[in-house]
Amino acid sequence: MFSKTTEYALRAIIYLAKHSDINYKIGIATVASAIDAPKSFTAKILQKLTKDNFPISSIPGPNGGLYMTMEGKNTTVLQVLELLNEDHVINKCVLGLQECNEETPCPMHARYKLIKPLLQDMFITKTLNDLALELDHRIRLNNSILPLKTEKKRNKTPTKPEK
Amino acid sequence: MFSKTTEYALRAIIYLAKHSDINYKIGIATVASAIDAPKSFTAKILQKLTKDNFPISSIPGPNGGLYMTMEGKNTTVLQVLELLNEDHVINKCVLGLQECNEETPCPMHARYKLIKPLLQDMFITKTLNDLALELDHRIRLNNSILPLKTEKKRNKTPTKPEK
DNA sequence: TTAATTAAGGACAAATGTATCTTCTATTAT
DNA sequence: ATAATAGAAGATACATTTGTCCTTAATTAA
Repeated sequence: MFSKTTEYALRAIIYLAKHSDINYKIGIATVASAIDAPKSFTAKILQKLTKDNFPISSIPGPNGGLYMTMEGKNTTVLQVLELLNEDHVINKCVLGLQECNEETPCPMHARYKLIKPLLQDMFITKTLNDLALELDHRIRLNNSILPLKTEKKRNKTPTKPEK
Repeated sequence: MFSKTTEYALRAIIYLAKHSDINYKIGIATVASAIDAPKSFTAKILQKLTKDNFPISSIPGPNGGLYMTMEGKNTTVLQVLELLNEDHVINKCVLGLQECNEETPCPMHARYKLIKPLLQDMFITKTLNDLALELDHRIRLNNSILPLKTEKKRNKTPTKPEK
């Protein structure tokens, strides 16, 4: 349904929503490994999501890494798709017509118009945080047999040392 | 949702289901123009769909062209997607995980499993002929402002001259 | 200030997808 | 048979996607 880029982005972003916050940053290597994606490619994709008011922030240097603020966690999946320019997947006409509407529909229009709202809803109604909260030991973000690894002890910011 | 290849293929195939039969063959140039697609690319795509027991047949030479038998018209859209290796779009996990099921679902699984059957149904329940029959003057397969052009007077086989 | 660490960014490469063009071959009208 | 027509097939070119690598910049710890 989505491109590799988008798949990796969604997995990474859900992982970060679950495992990071302003006080718990995670390195790209850790994220890439956790979601079963190429490290450098993951880095490149996540770069795009740290621009402007994008859902991810990052800090370089020792104990730096990627993290998601509570504000970022309130982003919907659809907003992420829009940032990646992949929202056309759920907005476009099935047959690729630019002018496909009630007046001049394509042959699939009548059926798809019943499903499209459901598809869109799936990406609109829940925030990244909602998805993160649902993650438990059964839910996975990678293809390994092992359950989703819990966060490693690393990158804790010194401003709030709690261990 | 689908690649250009698949979009063009679906449009072309629906056009042929509507406008062609064993006694009324249509040239690639006509098909490509009718569905608003590049001629040569359309030719290449349709080539793939004339192999084996694929839904389209073709006859070269004068008065030749592409056509769809009644058998071909009974093909479902899903079957066409399978022939084009694009059925993964409606079968795959949203996040691209190979192992995404009830036991070890991805975070989107619970929601998508309600929608996926609807999406699949959309492509399974109707044959190309069903779609063709629904085509009327309002329904379009191209992006032009003009209504879908009716078939041109050409390529009529001499075995059954009815005009 | 220096060294270590980490992300950012650019250059590049491979794979795939998209598109065009030319030549070849099959069929049919004459 | 021959010429004309039209699709088949392959070569080629271009674009996008996917992926890697290396340098640069930023930050922190010492």
